[in-house]
Amino acid sequence: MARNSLTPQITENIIEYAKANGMGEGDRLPLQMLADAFRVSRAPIMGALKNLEAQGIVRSEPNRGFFLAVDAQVMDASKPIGSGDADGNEDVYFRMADDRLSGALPDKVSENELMRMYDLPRTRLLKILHRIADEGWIERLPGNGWAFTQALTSRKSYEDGYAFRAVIEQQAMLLPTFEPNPEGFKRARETQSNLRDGGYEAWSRAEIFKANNEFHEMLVACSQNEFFLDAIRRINRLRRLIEYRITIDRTRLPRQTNEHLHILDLIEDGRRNEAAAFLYTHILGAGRIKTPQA
Amino acid sequence: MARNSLTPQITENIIEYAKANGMGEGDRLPLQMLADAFRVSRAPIMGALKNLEAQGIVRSEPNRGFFLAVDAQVMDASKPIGSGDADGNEDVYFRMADDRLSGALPDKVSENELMRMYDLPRTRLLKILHRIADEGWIERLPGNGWAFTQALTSRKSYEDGYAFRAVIEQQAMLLPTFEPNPEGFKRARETQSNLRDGGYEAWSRAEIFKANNEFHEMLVACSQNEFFLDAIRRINRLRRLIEYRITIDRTRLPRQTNEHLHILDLIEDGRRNEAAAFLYTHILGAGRIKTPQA
DNA sequence: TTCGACCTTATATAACTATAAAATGCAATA
DNA sequence: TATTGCATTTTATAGTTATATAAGGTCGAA
Repeated sequence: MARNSLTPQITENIIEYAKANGMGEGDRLPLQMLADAFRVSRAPIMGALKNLEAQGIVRSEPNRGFFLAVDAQVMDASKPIGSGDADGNEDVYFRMADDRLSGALPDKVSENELMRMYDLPRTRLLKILHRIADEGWIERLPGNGWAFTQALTSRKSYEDGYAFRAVIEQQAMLLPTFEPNPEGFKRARETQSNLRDGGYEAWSRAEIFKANNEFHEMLVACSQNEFFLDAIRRINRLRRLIEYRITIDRTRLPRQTNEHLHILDLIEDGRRNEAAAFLYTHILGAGRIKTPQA
Repeated sequence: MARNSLTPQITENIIEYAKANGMGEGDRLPLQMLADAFRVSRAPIMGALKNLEAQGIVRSEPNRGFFLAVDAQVMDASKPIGSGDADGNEDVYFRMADDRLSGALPDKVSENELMRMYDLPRTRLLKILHRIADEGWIERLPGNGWAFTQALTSRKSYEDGYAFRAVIEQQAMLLPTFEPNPEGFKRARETQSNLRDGGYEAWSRAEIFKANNEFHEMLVACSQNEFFLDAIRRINRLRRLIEYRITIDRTRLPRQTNEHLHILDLIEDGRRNEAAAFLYTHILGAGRIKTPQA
């Protein structure tokens, strides 16, 4: 009857925050600071900290506040209790994507049909549908019902998407406002190196995909232009759904990783034009070889 | 308690449809054909036709259906009865945009505050907020409330937007899938010529803006790539809000119109590269000279 | 002076309902 | 045989409410 609590998400966020800032045992965790960082009030922070205290990750002193009970690095990376799904809708969302890609969902559906199919109350269903509409693979019909677009299922959309990405990323790099971000570059180098040194087999498909996306979004972010970044984020959200279903070709990863590192090298050498051109063919190359279903 | 009827919109659509297809007095208007064209069932079509019959635009014969009672060209272009606003929310949406741009709305607001301010039930407000969020100038905060972004109000966003448009449109034209659409070109030529021959003073700001947007979207549509077109549509929706507030400089229109026609000429001469380069500077030029508030 | 503890107020959500409107099957007609 | 006209079924919306949760002020401890 009431909304989903923020507490579980905040709990995770605090752990992330502590890690990202390299905090150690005994470091202080002021409520207001965390509240500002996550753009919420002190109330949900309080709840999360009490949670963490119960897990032994944090300890509190009366009237003095909360302190880390362990070094941030030590903390369990695997998500705590009921998490990974701030919303509770993520699984249905993925099921719908799967059903759509496998052809189980017709081009046109009514809300009530979907409610029955996925056993959801209307409110939740609508939330998901709006998200999907925002991603562009479904649209509201003028009267009743929703129609799936071809964005996910057609070969042409897939190729158009790569053409779009190639252009956006290349051009973002050529913008006069482009400014390499040393911190971002450093982290990207680390990730790509880790991937090269053993990650190929060990990492999960999702992890590899995520690393790849973060690399490209980091590059575009350097353009300092929100519109370019937004466009890339948008298309990457779509890509995720499709690429998950493609058997990953791990033999291509070494080359991809080397190309990523090469791009960073070129930029740091001040050879931006070369980097942009290389990035362009890098993306188109990735799109040309993989083969999506249907 | 029930939804807004489709009938008014369909009524307009039928008029548009008849005009666009050059229909004349006595031409038949089959229900199913119109229903398919507008992606609705026959029910709202029926309602709309009865409406038009009452207005004398259409006549019916029992068991035979509906026929145009006048030539399509003759029909009144000014919107009929209660129209122009399919949703009923358009005016509030614009009021919010104005209030935001004029600084009357703070960076952070709660839904309840907005409900009181604009005297709306929650459902309607949410619809508008989601639309705005989709356009990117507001975002949901994790706890309560919504935060406006800088997308509308900052000078930098404005310039970034022009840079983005220039890149997207230029590159769309250079895509291998780009294929001029003769019909679209013809209509664009007509509109631009009309604008040149007297439209400068006569047309309303909204009409001029619309003609301009349609020109650019038509060009990008020729790329046959949904992602490019989508990106342009997205940013144009935003642009509309800002440019409406800028006093239009009508002395610049002749040059703009000539440049538009010049672009069409270049493409039809097969000089696509030149056209793309020219388009690029055309857009950046437009962005550089106008001065938004704030 | 900073920050947590406590407390009150404000907020948004999820489920429910009544009802207008859209969808659609089918018989009648041209 | 296609298309309307009508009747029936299905659908989505605007509004309402109860309730968990977030927001944020004040006071006192450190």
